[in-house]
Amino acid sequence: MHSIGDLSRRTGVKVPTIRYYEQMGLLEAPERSEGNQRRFGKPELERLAFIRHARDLGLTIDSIRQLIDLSGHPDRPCGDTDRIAKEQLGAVRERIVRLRRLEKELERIATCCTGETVGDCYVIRALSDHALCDGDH
Amino acid sequence: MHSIGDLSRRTGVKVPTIRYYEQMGLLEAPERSEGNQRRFGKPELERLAFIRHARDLGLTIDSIRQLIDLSGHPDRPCGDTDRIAKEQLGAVRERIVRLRRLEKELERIATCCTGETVGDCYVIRALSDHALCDGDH
DNA sequence: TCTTGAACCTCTAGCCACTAGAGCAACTAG
DNA sequence: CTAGTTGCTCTAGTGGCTAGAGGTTCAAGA
Repeated sequence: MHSIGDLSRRTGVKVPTIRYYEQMGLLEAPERSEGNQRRFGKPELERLAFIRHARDLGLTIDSIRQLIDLSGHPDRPCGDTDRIAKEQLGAVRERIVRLRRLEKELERIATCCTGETVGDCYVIRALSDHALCDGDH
Repeated sequence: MHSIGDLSRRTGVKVPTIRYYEQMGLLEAPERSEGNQRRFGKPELERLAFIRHARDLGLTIDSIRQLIDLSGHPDRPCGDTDRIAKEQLGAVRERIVRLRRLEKELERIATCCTGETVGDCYVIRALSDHALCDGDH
């Protein structure tokens, strides 16, 4: 049996965040000690690790809730889990594409500043005048 | 003189967002019509385009406020604007690196699912068991 | 000139995924 | 037994908007 702090240390999830996940229905309400403190077993530890991992991968609370629901029905076809993972992959790829465009833009802006004072600073000019941009964003 | 809706159409910034920027001090309180409606001139239009552009590049409201303050003092050295742009570039690059790791991870998870049912679904297993991951994240 | 409907106003509350803090109770090491 | 850490609940704040209520003003057509 782990206290909430123990669970926090083992999973790297902060204590208030664990309580938040419980509130959001990702973790079931755990047993309590006589003094009303949460006591977690191994299944809760594993589920929290699952949640942590999924959050690190960028899944929303809602997606995670869906996955948890699905994992409670091991006999169902797993097309839905696949779909959730693929959607997430698509979203991540799109974010990468957009960030790479930003990177190029910022590179140009940040390295081309040869002015001495704000008055002739390329950063300010580039931000003011979209026409100085290469790509579209 | 532009109405707020006009400004919105010209810059692609939504009407409530323009009011929000005013509230946040990025836009100065504009003139008003007799009936208390906002009336913007060309300088406001340009500043809003500046803000829009900077937001698109991922700068925070706070960074933008700093840049606006700086642009009001054209005689100062522009090291600060440079620093803000470079910091932003660094942040973007870091996000890209992290997202690429996620992409690889999700690729593996989403494409390796050969199971038929949730019970033997790789997605669920991979999320449960961090040890199945290649990299560290 | 009048009317109608779109656009505007302010104000408050909600979104996501936490995070911080107040004020109090329970546990644990010495 | 006591001191200090950890736990509890509850409320409110974060960033960058977005939505809605309830009311006012503007502009185009009749």
